[in-house]
Amino acid sequence: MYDTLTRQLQPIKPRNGKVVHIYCCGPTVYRDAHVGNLRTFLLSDLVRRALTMSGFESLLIQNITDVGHMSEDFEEDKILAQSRREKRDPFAIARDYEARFHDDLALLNISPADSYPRASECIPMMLGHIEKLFELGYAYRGDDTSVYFDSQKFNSYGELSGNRLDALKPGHRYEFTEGGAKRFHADWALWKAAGNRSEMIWDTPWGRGFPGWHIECSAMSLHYLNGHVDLHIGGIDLRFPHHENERAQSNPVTGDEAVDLWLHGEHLLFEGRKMSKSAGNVVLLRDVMARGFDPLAIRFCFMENRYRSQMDLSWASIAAGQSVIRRWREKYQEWCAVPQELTVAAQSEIVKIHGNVAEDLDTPRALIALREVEKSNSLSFGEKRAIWESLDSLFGLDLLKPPQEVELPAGAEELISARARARSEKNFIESDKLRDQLAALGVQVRDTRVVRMGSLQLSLRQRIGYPFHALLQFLVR
RNA sequence: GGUGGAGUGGCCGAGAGGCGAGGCUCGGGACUGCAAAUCCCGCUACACGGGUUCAAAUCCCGUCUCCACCUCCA
Repeated sequence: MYDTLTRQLQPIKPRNGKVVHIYCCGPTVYRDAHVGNLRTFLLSDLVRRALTMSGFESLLIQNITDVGHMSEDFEEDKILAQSRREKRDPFAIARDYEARFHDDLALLNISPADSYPRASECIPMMLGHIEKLFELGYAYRGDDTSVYFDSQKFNSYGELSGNRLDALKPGHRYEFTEGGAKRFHADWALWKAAGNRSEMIWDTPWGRGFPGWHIECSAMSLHYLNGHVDLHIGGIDLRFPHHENERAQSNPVTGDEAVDLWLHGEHLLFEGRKMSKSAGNVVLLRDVMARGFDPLAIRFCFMENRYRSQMDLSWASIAAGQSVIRRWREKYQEWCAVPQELTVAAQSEIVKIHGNVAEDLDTPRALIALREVEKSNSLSFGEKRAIWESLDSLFGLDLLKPPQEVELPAGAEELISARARARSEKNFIESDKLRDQLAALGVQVRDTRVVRMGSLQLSLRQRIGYPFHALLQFLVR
């Protein structure tokens, strides 16, 4: 995978034992995740599936930020601000959005992390981490009794993001809220004094307060992953300042590079602009579903683009993705008429696609290969079936899913048989009328019998070697 | 202003010196009473201006445009 720190491809490997330790920055649960956020969470899922494919075990920790993430004005915690807007308890809000976050992940077939520690429940380990930074001389108390990180003390500050400490200009927003409390403008708060804040605050040796945004990831990643992170995942916008600061906080404590490989997912644009509240183009997964799309159409769209390219999503591209996965599912059902055949040719396709995925998660190329399998004239149905079955868990697109069985609305059954009767009597005026009535009930009728023959005849010519019962089964379909 | 990335047909997108990916849409055809679906065929593109080369979407120089990051962000 492409490592942000060394700016080149690096192998993923477990440092201790055989389990790859992964940390992925999770959501701040003050609002619904939009599909852009979900793109990053999909990245960690794809990495895990690729690791499983390659025979590795992995342990994934993803934090839930329910405290300490300051909002735009740097005056109020994001959760508390939302709590004020919704006039509800801040933790109740956090729990609600957290549950909705999990719902969204499930809809996208993003397999759950092994653990989702909440920042608010990890305060002691953050305090312990800050304590160590004090002992090592990286932390100091400001005039406002907050605790700050001494950025100049950390020699390689800026290596991850490409910023240089002396080039970072004092930010006016920081100056606004933190006055002269910090020794240096690039320093940041590890622990913030409560001030006049009365909710979501904790008692500490340095007084009552709440954690800075970055400390949770340092403390929680090292705690839950036993002191070392093999792979750290997050959105590209977290590269600076969040991950730069996290690295500065973590490395002194571990006495080493705390993270072996920094993986960043690029941003999602929607119809040409970065998805954001201010651009007014925020799309939630439920918006996609409200338009009748399978949520996995989004997963498909994401996989059609390399994770480290900006990608532009649009309703048209979601529709295109949807029609491809629908066709693939239908094709698979056809291929299932014959037994699967894991031949040498099929295996070499599978190996090729594994290779695409293992090479810096080249899912676009892997999907191209899947299309080639679909269209191939040299692969048999049984081989295609074997390939689909072997790769389904790698892609997570539910390609083996049969068309949904749904209850027909009341009266539909009668209309369908009446229509069949009318058609057999060549009373097409009547049969079309009945079709319209069915359409009004939401039932779409397709007359498929003759249609299948066209492609079937072609397939039979190719499949002449199959046992007779398999052919018969296919004809019956 | 600084840094990074990108401009490919109606749309989305791969390719990174030499046989014009693929998908979606659209058009034509086969099939069908019709429709839908499916299958077949078609739509010949690489921002602009120079240059290098036998050969450039691909390399070089310049220009334009867009996007992102530069202390809210996935």
